[in-house]
Amino acid sequence: MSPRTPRTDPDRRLELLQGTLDMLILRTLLSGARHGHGIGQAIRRRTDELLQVETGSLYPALHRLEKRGWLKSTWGVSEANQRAKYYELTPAGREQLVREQERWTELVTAIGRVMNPAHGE
Amino acid sequence: MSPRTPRTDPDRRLELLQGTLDMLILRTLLSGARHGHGIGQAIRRRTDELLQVETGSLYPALHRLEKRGWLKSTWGVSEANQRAKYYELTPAGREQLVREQERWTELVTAIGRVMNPAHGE
DNA sequence: AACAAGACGTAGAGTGTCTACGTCTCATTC
DNA sequence: GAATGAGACGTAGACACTCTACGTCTTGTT
Repeated sequence: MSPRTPRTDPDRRLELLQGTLDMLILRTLLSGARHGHGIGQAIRRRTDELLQVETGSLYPALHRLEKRGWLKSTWGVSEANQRAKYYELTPAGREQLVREQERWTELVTAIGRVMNPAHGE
Repeated sequence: MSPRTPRTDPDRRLELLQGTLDMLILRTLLSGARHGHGIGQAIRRRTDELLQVETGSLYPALHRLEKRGWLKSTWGVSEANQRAKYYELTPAGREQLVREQERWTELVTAIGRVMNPAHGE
């Protein structure tokens, strides 16, 4: 019975909010092309393991983003000498990233107004 | 043909992120009991119409929260002299609100780290 | 030869929000 | 006193996204 892979602090994990994954992926690719596995690792590392992108979310998201024209992919070889599909932002993808960032900021601000009503209420 | 109710700036509206509505409702009830319609209005007003809670989201959410024991309801009469179901937080609901606020803060922070990597990357 | 890890992927369940209906009641207005 | 609008409740079904749980293949290590 192989022990279920422990994945660091199982309790601290946060589920992603629906709709944020696309933005995170686009942002991660802003610094250059990466393959799917690498994108997941980058997100996990930058958040100290708090955000874990499961493959069942990641790959469908990448396909979806590519189909919409925000990403384009090319097959290559990874650092570990494995076949890997590298994704990079298209110009439209950069625009989309800006839109999603704006939306995210607005949303966080709006929710903040409900959660911490400065005055009124 | 009655014109579809315009609802102020149709384009500026933001869809809620899945999972945030419960928190918004709990927070809104922190200042006292309110009926469903009133909760929706309060959220809309505090966000300058940016967040609109549709009835098809609101009522199921209220039922869900009540079933989980975060809220309890009593029938009453509204300011407009209408029959209305008033919801208020239970003690468990207050605890839940705290948990959701913590989760929200963590999540926003984690996403912030991906979006604006201070150093590293 | 066996196994772990790197890398890709899909199927299906679960969840939550939205749109689109629908009902009833009170207050207003003609 | 009939019609209308707004206040208030609610449900059904579509849709989208994430997760869990599988599954495959390849490379490197022991």
